[in-house]
This record gives sequence, C-alpha cells and structure tokens, in this order.
Amino acid sequence: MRIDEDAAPTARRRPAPTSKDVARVAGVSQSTVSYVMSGKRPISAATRQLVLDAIDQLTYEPHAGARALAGHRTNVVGLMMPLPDPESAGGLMAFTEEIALNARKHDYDVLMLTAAEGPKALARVQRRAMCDAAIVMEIATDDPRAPLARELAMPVIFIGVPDDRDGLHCIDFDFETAAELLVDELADVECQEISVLGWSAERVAQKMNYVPRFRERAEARARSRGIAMRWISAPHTRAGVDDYLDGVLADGDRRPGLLTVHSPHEVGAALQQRGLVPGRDLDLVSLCTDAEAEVQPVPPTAVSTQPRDVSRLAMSWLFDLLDGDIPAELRLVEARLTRRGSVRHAG
Amino acid sequence: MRIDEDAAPTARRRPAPTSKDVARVAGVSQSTVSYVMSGKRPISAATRQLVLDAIDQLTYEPHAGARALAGHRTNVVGLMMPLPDPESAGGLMAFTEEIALNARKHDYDVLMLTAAEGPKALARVQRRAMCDAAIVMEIATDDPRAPLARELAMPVIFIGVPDDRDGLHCIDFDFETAAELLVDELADVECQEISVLGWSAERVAQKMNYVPRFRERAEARARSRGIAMRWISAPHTRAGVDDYLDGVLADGDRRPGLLTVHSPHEVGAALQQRGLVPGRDLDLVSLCTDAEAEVQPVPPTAVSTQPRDVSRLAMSWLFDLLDGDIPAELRLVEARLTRRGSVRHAG
DNA sequence: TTGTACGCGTTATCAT
DNA sequence: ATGATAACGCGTACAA
Repeated sequence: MRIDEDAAPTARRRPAPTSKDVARVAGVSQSTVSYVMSGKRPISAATRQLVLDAIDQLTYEPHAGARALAGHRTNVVGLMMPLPDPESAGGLMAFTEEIALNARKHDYDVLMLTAAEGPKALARVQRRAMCDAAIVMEIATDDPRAPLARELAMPVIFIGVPDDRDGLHCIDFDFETAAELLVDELADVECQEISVLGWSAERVAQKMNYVPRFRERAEARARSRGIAMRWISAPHTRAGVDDYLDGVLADGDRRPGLLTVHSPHEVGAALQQRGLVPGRDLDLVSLCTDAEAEVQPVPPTAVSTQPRDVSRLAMSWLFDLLDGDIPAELRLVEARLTRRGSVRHAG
Repeated sequence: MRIDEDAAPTARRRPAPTSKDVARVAGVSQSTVSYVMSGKRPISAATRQLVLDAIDQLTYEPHAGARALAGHRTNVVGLMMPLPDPESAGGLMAFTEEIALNARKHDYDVLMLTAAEGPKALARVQRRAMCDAAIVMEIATDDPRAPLARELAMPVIFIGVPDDRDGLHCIDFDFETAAELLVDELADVECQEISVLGWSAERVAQKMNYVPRFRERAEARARSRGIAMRWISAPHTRAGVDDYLDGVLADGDRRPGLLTVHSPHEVGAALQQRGLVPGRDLDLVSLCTDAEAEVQPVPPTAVSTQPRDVSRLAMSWLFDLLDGDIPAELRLVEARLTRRGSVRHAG
C-alpha cells in the first residue's frame, strides 16, 4: 500500500438543528413542529407554513434515533442479501436497488444484512430496534430463517417459498406457471423430448426453493403432454453449456427441444458456434429476463423473471403489513411468455 | 398475482427487555449495566458476571435509537452502492459482503444508500444521524459527491479516485501500477503492438475514475518502451469481443499482443473458437480477479483486482477514522501480477 | 387550533 | 467500585 499525504481541513461544524430550534425560529412550540411533520393533528395553514419555512431555513431533519425511541418505529427495513454468487449477481443489483428506491418513496431506509450472519441477524436487529420489518432473499426449501421469522414480532417477507410456508409471508416470481408455459410452448410444436439446462449443482445443493418448484411442474407438465424430459444440471460456464449441447445433439434423428433456465448468452454463443439456429434447426425456450433475451443473436422465446416487479410488489406488501395486520399468504408474480421466434411455428 | 391464504398466528409478544430490566435481575443499578457493556469504567469481576448473566438470561440487546441519542453514535456505516450494472455486478456482491462482514466485527451495521438518490443521500443520513461514516463506491473523475463529502462532518471514504481528491479519503486498487505491470509483461517479450480491450463506451461516458487512471499509465508505459498501443472500447458481449479480435488479427504478419481489462471469459471463449492459444499464437495479459482467471481454458497471466482486499482495507481505515482524526490521503492496494503462461517466454 | 409535560432507553457526569 | 441523575431529541396524552 502506497501512501500520499494531503492537508486536512479542520473546520468546526455547528450541531445539527433540532425540532426545538425549528420551534424557536417559527415561534411555535416543539410539539407543533412534530405535529406538522407527522400530520397527526390539524394545523392552521398559517402556522404550518411558518414551521415549514423554519424547517427549510435550518435544513432540519429529525434525529432518527430520537424518533425511533419516542415513536417506536425506525423507518428502516432490513434486507438480508444472499451469499455472493457471480451466477446470480446481475439481477441482484437491480433487485436491491428497486427495494431501496421503493423504501425511499415511503421515507424508509434499508439496512443491509448478510446471509453469512445467519438467522440470528434478524433476531438481533429486532431486539436492537433497528428495523420495522425485513425482507429475506434467496430462500432454501428448508430455510433456517423460516422458523425464526414465524416468531419475530416484526413483519418479514420472504422472496421465495420454503417447503413449509405456514405462517410466512412469501412472494416470488411464479416459477410454477413459468415451467408450464415453457413446456407447453415446446409441446405445441410436437416436440418429442425436452432437454433442460437446469440450475447448477451448487444451486441444487443449496436447496434453492425455485429449483424444485420449477422442475417438478415442468416434469409434471411434460408427462401430461406425453413428452420425455431430460434434466441436466450443468455449470453455467461455456464448457458446461457445451457438454449440455453435446448430449442434446447426440441423437441426430430427432429435432431437439431445448429449455434453459438462464445463461441465454452462453447458450446462444455455443449454438452460433455450431452453426445452429434456434427456430430453424431446433426449438429453444428460456427462463431469463427480457433484457438478457433481447441481446442474443437469436432472441429466444422466453418467460421473463422480472426482478424489479417482484421487489416492487414485495415493498408494497411490506408497507401494507406495517399499516395493519395481513394474514400470511403466498403471492406470486405473473409469469408471461414472450415469443421471439426461437421455436418453429406450430403445424 | 395469485393469492393463497393461510392462517396467521396472533401471538402476543412481550416488550424487549431494557437495561433497567437487566439491572433489576442482576441487582445492580442501570448505569452499572451500561458500564459493563461499554467497558468505560472498571467493574469488579463479581458484578460484571452478575450483569452478564442477566443480559444472557433476558437476551438483552441495547436499543439502537436510545444508544444513538445518548451516545452520539449510531454504530452504522452508510454504503453508497453504484448504479446497477450487469457488467460489474459479479465483484460487487463480494465487495459489499466484505464491507458488511468487517462492519459486524466491530459491532457495526451497514445502511444501504443508492447512487440513484444522489449526493444528497449523504447529507440526509448525516442530518438524521443515521450513520457515523460512509463509504462511496464507483467514483467518477468529476464525482458530484466529492464536494459534498468535503463538507460533511462524518468521515467519508471513496472507493476510487476523482480528479480532484483534495481533502478526500480515497482508497482503491492500484490501477496505475497494474497498467505498468501488464504493459511490461508484453514489452518484455518483444511485443510490437499492444491491442487493449478497454472498458465499454458506457463506462467511459460515466467517467469512471479508473478508466483514465489505467489508460494513461498504460499508454505512457507503452511509449517509454517503444511499443504501439491501440485502445478499443468494445462492449463486453461476445460480439464486441469478436470485433475486437477481428481488428487485432487483421494484420497477420505480427504476433499480436493482447491486453484485456476484464471479461476474460468472453475473450477466452472467442480465442478458443478461433483455435488460437494464448502463449503459443499470441501473447495475452488481463486485468481481472484470480477467480476469473483460473477458470479459463488457458488461464491468463493477470493482475488481480482483489475486491475483498480493497473493502477490507477501506473498513479498517474507516474505523481508524472513527477513533481519531487522520489526514485525508490516497491509499492504493498493491497490484500483483500472476504469470500463468498466456505469454511466451522472454528470449 | 395550540401549548405543556412526560416518557422512550441509553450515555455520561456527578456524587459517594 | 458503584449508584443516582441529568441530558439526548422526539412523539403524544393531557390541558387549555
């Protein structure tokens, strides 16, 4: 580490203004300032303006700690992030930003909690009164945070659905319907066998909730449509995709039906390299974001996962929960299929 | 959105225990409890244990708001995230997690701030007394948060170096030395011309600080070594990398020297597809993480950006700043080159 | 419609 | 080495 020194200014700052200062400037009592800010009692237009001007003049903002102490709410929502993982990082930034932006619209802030700290992080922030509610991402089928969430006094919203979701507020993209839409799309063009490029073995080992949710529905649908289904859990590297394609293309007699749950980029590049064009030489459908789909050489027919929708709806639900009690339930964000010509026309 | 209702348990929770409760259980005064927790005055081993037992029994944790109000510190550090961007998302998760984990080691938490909210987010959290310090990522050469950071009463650490860093605490990976190491590596094998796959036009437009820092040093070094340098700002898609390689390989008389600032995966795949082997057919060096380098078909000689190191050192510096005043300065995290055989032996 | 006064749960300054 | 007690800044019941 290299060091390169600078001069540091030693300015003295005045203390932040309090509601008492605002009251003095506005010529009213401190409680009036408080009531102007909360709107919890009628204030005459004249005094209201006096107070607002004073607030503006002093650039006053309420002390969060004092507010939390007196008001029993923090205006902070905890967000438990997943473990870092290059595979899913892309969507996560959009996801978390959307959480934060929606929080700000309600004058809330977001406290970052790590999955690495484990379930006890949730108990900790509640005991310390650091959050009014929490959002937990990347839920496992047997998630250890589920039993804790049931006991917490504050609302907790799971992004994902554990096996036992009794008493939990869960919201997620509708992977079940997505699976059916994608299988149907291939079934409708008389596809004989569907080869699925599923989530990586690592994801499966982590018991991510959406893996069985998607897979079981996909397999059930394939059965009911009389189609064979091969499920491959390849790593999402170029090598993994190549292995997958080698397997798929081994029997050259049948036109292949491909279903990939992400990495459209890798798949698209690998197909292009082999001179295979989706829609002409094979049928391909994907589960991925619209953004990912549209930058492919041959944009695939896909069901979009829409991470921003899920986080926006999660936050909207969260604020409803903070207002009043709402029974625990499961909310699923609609899966929509967009046709882009990577599947031949039905005939 | 589908709805699926569940029964909700209506358990009544007791209020969180306070230090007063702990005092009662331990049979001491409330202030003694406080002093046991802070260690700010000597306590006899006997009473200390009494208090600790009571804390344990009640699973007491101090009310963060009350503590902030009375103690004038929040035990929270603000983290201003970059705008979401798939290109840099991978490293960011590791980066932010490392921030959070180091914060927890000091009993600090992390408040997430969005770049979208702009510079005023920093002023806001200071006025509301929500943070004791802040970290700001993804700095532009003319970053609007710089002038504000100079005025703030709380310590602010920039991850990155704006053009005018006077009065700012900046820390970053040493892109300058990295550029020199990479250029030297190619120059040492009599490379005639270096073709650089630089950051995308979008990054350049955002005036990300590391782009000119790296580029100017690289070009200066190339000049002083008597080597030509071509700088290409291609998008980091497969198509972009292909365009780049087409340009590089256009004149077939000279052995190409390649320097890529990231996306080793795309570059490796594209080279493999063309049957080109780094170290045999051309010389390749990269700026990327060790993890990225090592999963390539031909792992490239590279300078590692080590995101975890930067965030760990940033947090360590931040806690020093919270302890006492330290003059503003620039700290650079050492760039180390790892040879992996993508460059032919010097002769 | 507005003001007064108390309490929220800590920290820190007095005492002892 | 420990115990009382006064802030800290805001929300809100109670008065007016």
